[in-house]
Amino acid sequence: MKLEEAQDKFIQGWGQLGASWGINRTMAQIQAVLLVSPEALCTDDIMERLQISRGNANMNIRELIAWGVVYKSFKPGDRKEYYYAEKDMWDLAKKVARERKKRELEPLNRILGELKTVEGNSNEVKEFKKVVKSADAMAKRADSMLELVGKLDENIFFKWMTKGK
Amino acid sequence: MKLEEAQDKFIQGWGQLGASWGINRTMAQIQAVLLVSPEALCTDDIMERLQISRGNANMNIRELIAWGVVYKSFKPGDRKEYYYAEKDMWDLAKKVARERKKRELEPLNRILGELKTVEGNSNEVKEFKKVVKSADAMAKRADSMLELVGKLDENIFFKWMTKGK
DNA sequence: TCAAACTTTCAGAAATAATTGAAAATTAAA
DNA sequence: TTTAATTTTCAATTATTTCTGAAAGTTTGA
Repeated sequence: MKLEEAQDKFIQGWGQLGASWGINRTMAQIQAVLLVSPEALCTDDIMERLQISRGNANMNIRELIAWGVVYKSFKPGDRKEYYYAEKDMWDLAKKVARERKKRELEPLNRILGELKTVEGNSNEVKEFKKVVKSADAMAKRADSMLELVGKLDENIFFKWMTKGK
Repeated sequence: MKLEEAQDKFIQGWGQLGASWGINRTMAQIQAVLLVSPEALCTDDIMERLQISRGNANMNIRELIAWGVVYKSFKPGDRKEYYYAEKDMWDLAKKVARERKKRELEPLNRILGELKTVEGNSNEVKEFKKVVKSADAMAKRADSMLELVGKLDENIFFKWMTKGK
């Protein structure tokens, strides 16, 4: 397989994965372009490669920077900003885990906390409390799991995961 | 807080969580309705509660059944189908993990496998191979992690997760 | 201070995804 | 059978998300 073709497949596949996990497809594709590029790229390079507009490119690059998975760099004597991707995939996983925890799990935890104050004693109320309680337990568990991903050393985690039968 | 209000908040929050993880919001809301209901509900109950059409209700109920998180039941002397949710949250997590692994991680793994055959020896090719390799390692790691979630006992997993500092 | 180079913003357009509702298909009781 | 109850399908519509492009904003060097 030719490099260009392989890169395109990687960019498509990565975009698809992002999309099915609730991340803007273009955002994931920009990240993929930066991942496969040995040098930092400027906005025009990315626009060219993915055939997207300046506005679109700019917004998604900002978002990637906000997630902490893409960085800016500058070239001497050049006013343009250049961008490069975090290529350590473990670091990537940690950052995504942290971000999603903050954006999605924490809001749910807050809501579930409030719901414990529901009044009454009927069968439905009991059932409801039970569900809230176990959803709460599950959310907290997922939370600590993501927390752990962010703290553990890659190798320890990997060993633990693969030892299981 | 009144039961009805609390249920609504739960349904909204659960729908929101689903949406941000790439699951149809209505699908997640239907599951939430079934989670908080002590009895199995029919399509009309769900349509009524969420104010949605029959077609929409039907499609999303099918999808929930396909995910293995909602079941059918029948009442004697009644031709309607009734539906109830898997309420064991740990079981839920396992099923979601299994399903997403199958639907999203496996396709990526297949693509990454193909990409190893890329030809050439340039700097770009080397860089590309490196990225593919580490993406592949990451995907396989995520894969075994989801695999483990499906196999481990809830308590062991929980203990392990919470002991880490 | 000016102006060129570059980045950001955002209203409207385009693309994508979800939803409706009515017709077709299925099921089972009479 | 027939027919009434129920489920399923899907073309058309509606809602949501993403993208564009041009204008406004910012930065930097002369």
